[in-house]
Amino acid sequence: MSLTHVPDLDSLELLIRVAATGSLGQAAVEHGISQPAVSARVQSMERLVGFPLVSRSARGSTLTAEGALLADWAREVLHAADVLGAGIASLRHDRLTRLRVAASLTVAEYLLPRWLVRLAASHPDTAVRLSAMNSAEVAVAVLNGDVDLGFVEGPRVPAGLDSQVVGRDQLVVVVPPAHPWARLRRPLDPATLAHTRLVQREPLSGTRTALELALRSHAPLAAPLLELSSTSAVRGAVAAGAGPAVLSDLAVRDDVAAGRVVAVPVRDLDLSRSLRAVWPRGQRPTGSARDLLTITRTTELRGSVGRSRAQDGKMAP
Amino acid sequence: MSLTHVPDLDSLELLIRVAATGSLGQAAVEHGISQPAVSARVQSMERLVGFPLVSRSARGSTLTAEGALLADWAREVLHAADVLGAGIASLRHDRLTRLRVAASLTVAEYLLPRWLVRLAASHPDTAVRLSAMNSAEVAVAVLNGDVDLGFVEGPRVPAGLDSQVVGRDQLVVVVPPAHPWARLRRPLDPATLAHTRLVQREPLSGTRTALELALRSHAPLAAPLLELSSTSAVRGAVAAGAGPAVLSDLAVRDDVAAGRVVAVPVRDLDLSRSLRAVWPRGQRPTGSARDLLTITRTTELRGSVGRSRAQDGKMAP
DNA sequence: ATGGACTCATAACCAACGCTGATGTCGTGA
DNA sequence: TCACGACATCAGCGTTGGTTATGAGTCCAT
Repeated sequence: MSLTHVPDLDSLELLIRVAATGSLGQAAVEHGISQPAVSARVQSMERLVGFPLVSRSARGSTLTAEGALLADWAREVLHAADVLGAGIASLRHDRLTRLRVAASLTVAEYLLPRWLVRLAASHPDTAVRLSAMNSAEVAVAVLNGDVDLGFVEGPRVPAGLDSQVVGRDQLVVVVPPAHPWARLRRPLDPATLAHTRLVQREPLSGTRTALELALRSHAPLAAPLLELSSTSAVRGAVAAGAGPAVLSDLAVRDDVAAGRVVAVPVRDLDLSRSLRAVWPRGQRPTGSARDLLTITRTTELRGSVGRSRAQDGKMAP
Repeated sequence: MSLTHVPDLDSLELLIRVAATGSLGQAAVEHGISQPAVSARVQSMERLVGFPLVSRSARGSTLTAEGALLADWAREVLHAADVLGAGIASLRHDRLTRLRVAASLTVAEYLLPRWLVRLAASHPDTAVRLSAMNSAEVAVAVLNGDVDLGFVEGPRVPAGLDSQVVGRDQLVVVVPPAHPWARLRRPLDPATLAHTRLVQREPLSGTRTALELALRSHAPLAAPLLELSSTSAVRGAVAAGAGPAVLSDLAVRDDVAAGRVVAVPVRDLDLSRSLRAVWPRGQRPTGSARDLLTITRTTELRGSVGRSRAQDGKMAP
């Protein structure tokens, strides 16, 4: 493979323009540069390939026999380059209009929908593909480039990612209206909570691990009363009187308001979690990912909103 | 067609090397540049196309999905560029080993043969194609690019050409040994020559026009005694006793030495002509044309040797 | 845990290239 | 013979892409 002695794409195109117009000056105009620039470029091409390409005269310029031959080969190169250019344009377009998002369950279920509605309103031709998965899987998907933007919950930002806090979630203890805790006059004791059998999600769910983390000083926790595979199932079980559960505030807000379940305050226990948008370290979101990020910032949030290091550092706004 | 957003050939090759080696640093070594240069080039490509191409990690770099796609298209472009490169190399090779020469008859007959022998000795694989034609035709052939080097005779350099004097020819008056002029005690008078019927070449031959130019103050010249189509025919006619002729010194030197004809001095008449190698203005001969030119300089010449403006100016030696 | 080896990114500097705008040279055609 | 058109040259300048030196983060082995 010897790419030495091969002029660059721009010069090849220029040569073909010279062939087509029969004039260096004309070619210069079409190419948007000055006539001396074309003259110099053609000369440097001739120096590069080692033989004259253009036959100049006072009445214009024509390609030499060798120049014409070279131009034929150059047309092939430029054609391939056009295909490449079209491919690049298409990828860029995709990136602008197609948005792949991975989100942890809580975010996917309770926050993303309204953001996506706003995104659809402001950017109607954006095609969104949303995948719900747990936070660790989200991090992997983002790092792999499988998605353009991820949303995770939890106190820590997964390694290799930059992030921005887009909300704060509060775990709340909910009980059936008939449950004794529904009538407590003082906040619940954390130890009591730890030693009570609860309706739970599966072991590795974000909600459950967050609870276990918050109660780690009271370990071991009581075994689950029930173990269900979705948040709604847990909500339903509590409402049906199965027993207490710890769920995201976002998930039970409606149930609490409707009186189907009762929220029980707990003292001395931080059950809040950051919800973060994440993207590969150093690669600021662009296109519709950026649009979505903007929407998460401008949508009214419950709880405090902070900014991660990625936003505090030297990166441009 | 939009070549904007299309990286240059060198960068495309670099990207493919990154894909192959899985490391920016490795690719840098293969490419013969430094690692930071690769890092910067990849970044600028990403800025150009508008999306990330390479996924960097502490354990190396791999192409993103988009990068891999782009690399596939790039391979097509580079393949076409390789074809182009091979074509250029082939044309350059031709130019180095194939030498097309056009020469005026005098040069072709009396000087070029020994130069070509020397050229063949020093560059055995050079294929020479020699065309004999008159000086005006030589100039056209050189300007058209039909030949790599031309040789003309006459006092003036044809327009649009650079030249170098490679010899000097002297026209001499020759007569049969039995002719009265063979025994003159004083140089011949130009007027006498002008008014004597001579054995001549055809009207537009270089030798005849040179003679007519030199004798223009004595016009009109006497009509030809005989009009023959080749120098050798004229030589033969003179030797056979037909009458006087004016021929190139180079052509009759052997005949004079052998006593077949007698050279007659002429007073007050400059019958010398420059013999010049010519090439398109500004395009110094390269390859075997250059080799031949060198040989014409280093071969012992009869008469004085000068250099034209092309050699006196700022052009490199 | 700690140091070394490896990755890539950044900084500071420098040379070369390519463009511009003005001017020069040459051939052509009225 | 003159004026126009096409190309070449020149000087100046900004951008680009290169270099070396250095920093920061990750992985691995001791």
